[in-house]
Amino acid sequence: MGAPVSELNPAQREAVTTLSGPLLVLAGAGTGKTRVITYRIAQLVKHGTPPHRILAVTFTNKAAREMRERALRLLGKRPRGAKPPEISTFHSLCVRILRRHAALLGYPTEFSIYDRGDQEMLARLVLRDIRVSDSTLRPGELLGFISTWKNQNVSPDEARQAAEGHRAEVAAQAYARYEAQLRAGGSMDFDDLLLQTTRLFRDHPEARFAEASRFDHLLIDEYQDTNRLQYEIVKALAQRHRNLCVVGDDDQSIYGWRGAEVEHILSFQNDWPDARVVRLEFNYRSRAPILELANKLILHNSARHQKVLRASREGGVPPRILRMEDENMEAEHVVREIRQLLVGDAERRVSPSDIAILFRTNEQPRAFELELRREKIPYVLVGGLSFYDRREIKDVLAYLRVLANPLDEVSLLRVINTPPRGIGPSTVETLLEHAVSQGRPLWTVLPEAESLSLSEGVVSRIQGFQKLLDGFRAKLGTMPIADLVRALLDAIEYRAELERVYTGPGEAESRWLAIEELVNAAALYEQRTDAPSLLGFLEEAALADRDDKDQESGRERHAVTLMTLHSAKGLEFPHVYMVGVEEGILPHQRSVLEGRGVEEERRLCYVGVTRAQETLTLTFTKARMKWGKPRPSIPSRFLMEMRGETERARRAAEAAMALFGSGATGRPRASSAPESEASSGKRSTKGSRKPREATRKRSAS
DNA sequence: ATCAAGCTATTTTTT
DNA sequence: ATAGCTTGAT
Repeated sequence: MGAPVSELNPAQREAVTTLSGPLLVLAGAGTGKTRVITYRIAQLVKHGTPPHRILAVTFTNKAAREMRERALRLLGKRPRGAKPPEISTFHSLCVRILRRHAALLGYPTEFSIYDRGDQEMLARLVLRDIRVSDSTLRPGELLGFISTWKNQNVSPDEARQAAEGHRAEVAAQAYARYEAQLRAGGSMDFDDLLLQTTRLFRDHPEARFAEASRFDHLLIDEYQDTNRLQYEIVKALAQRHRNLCVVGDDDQSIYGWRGAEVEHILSFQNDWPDARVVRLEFNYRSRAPILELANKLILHNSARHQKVLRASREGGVPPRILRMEDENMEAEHVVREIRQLLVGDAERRVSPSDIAILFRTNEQPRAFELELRREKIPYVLVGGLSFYDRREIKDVLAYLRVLANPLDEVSLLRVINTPPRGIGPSTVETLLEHAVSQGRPLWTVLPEAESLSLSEGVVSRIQGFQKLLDGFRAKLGTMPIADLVRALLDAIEYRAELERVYTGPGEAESRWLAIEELVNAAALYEQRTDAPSLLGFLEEAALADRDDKDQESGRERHAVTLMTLHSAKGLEFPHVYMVGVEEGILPHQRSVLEGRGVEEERRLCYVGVTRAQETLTLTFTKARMKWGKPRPSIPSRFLMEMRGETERARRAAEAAMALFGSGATGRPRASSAPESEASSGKRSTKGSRKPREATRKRSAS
């Protein structure tokens, strides 16, 4: 056992052997960050820290999994019964903390976790309740407001007071109801997991103490992406022992829109004045010419820790920048090149898994998927519709969640008439009204259906539904989850329902297969978990990575990877294609219009470039379809910045402003006037606007 | 209750 | 271009 520290370079060694006190590791891209963390864990153990007293926190499950594997490999066999180091994401860490102290916060221990889809459903419900039309505030936008508020620890009341403008006011009002609903349903959304943890720590020192006492060492990966709540949690947990090691790269902070604040890593030394700072600047990943590009690019950002990545791998070919006619040609060309790489000559043959296509928005991969399929090249699209997003899976999970937590109203509403059992929308409406007027959860008013003016048949169906759930709830814990799910599916005749609804060839079959996969997942979960519970399984399902399933089935191993720049963080590939490097896409139009978003976009570009080990190809098009119409595109300013053409970069930015700034700003809300004339005609804004203003004035006076 | 046709708004990134 | 939703007909 033990980590061969001699394999490390001096900076890495310092980071690994500074075992106590606060430590900031500024780890540039490809400098062996994961290695440092895992070696450090091994080193701590070697010097007597019991593994289970070490907590390492990552941002994704994937990172956690990888780190766990690597750490365990380094640690070697551990004595029977000894617990491994705890390596988990912020979110699952918080779930565990909250389950232990839920009562203190007034939540049931079995609180449900709402994922993005559930949140959206709840948002829709709430907006309907306060009778706001979708056009004022769409569910997604409301969730944006709410998430921001939660991340700032702003209560609905405070939000309402601070709200400026109609939309914000409506959002604040909706926020209050959203919170009330969540709370009444004994449920938390993703933000709550963090928020409630900070509240717990703030209001219940004994709980904070208990949690902080579980560990003697705390390591945080990707520290540049911590938001305010995560930051609070880290502080609370590290306060006692002060053995806090944070690792990150301010140049790779790309989650500002989600509340991440680079300031945390930039000002780490203010919080921990005695912190040691170690810089890792030796890049082991990319060939020199690739790194050169990356360095040149990131120099254009202002607020950052000064550092320059130095290549340890000389040689290699300079990255290429290719111009394509349109997005179809772009896809065609890239895929053709990939084909060549795959065929290659015997000794330099490339495996599909060595290749990645990276893009900014989720709409971009379409053309590439088409082309890859045509060429019969295996690929995985990371982050697309996840297994757990599938309708049939959500249905089943909703049933399970209602079983675990009858208060979970979103899930209850989802299953109450799924499959159709004659409890239609109007019935549900009546029930809901009754529940709301009584101020009680929907589930508890079901037995009173009789007292409402509902037909006899409806009442008995409601009772039947309730009995069904009660029956299964009684069975909880008495049989394996997998069996329970099977029995439940039988009871509701779900397979027949699938066959009724999905008539396409093989569609019902494939959906049923997905369900079987879920049952398998349940069985698997029970096998590998010490004390399996329905809650635990649901938790996994809610927090699971989107690509978990691919990983497990090994589909990923021999496939080209397609993913967004965001999900590429932390990964590396011998051959990288970054596509659609254009104004409006890579500095995304929206972040440009918002003004201060460009630096983050640049970091995003930087992340993409630094994924590449051997070759990097950047592409842009001359024109691209938008809203069904072709639109000329402007090559991204980042391309010019990378080549040192600062002046041309500035001109590209200006051209982009001219193109997007005027066209896309105002949203024609109440314009009932025929849009076609104004937009399809020439640009003479004055000409077309004047008459309209004139009419308006006339009608006003 | 169900389905087709037609209308609409949508284009950032996700634990 | 297209998904998702409302509308109107069975």
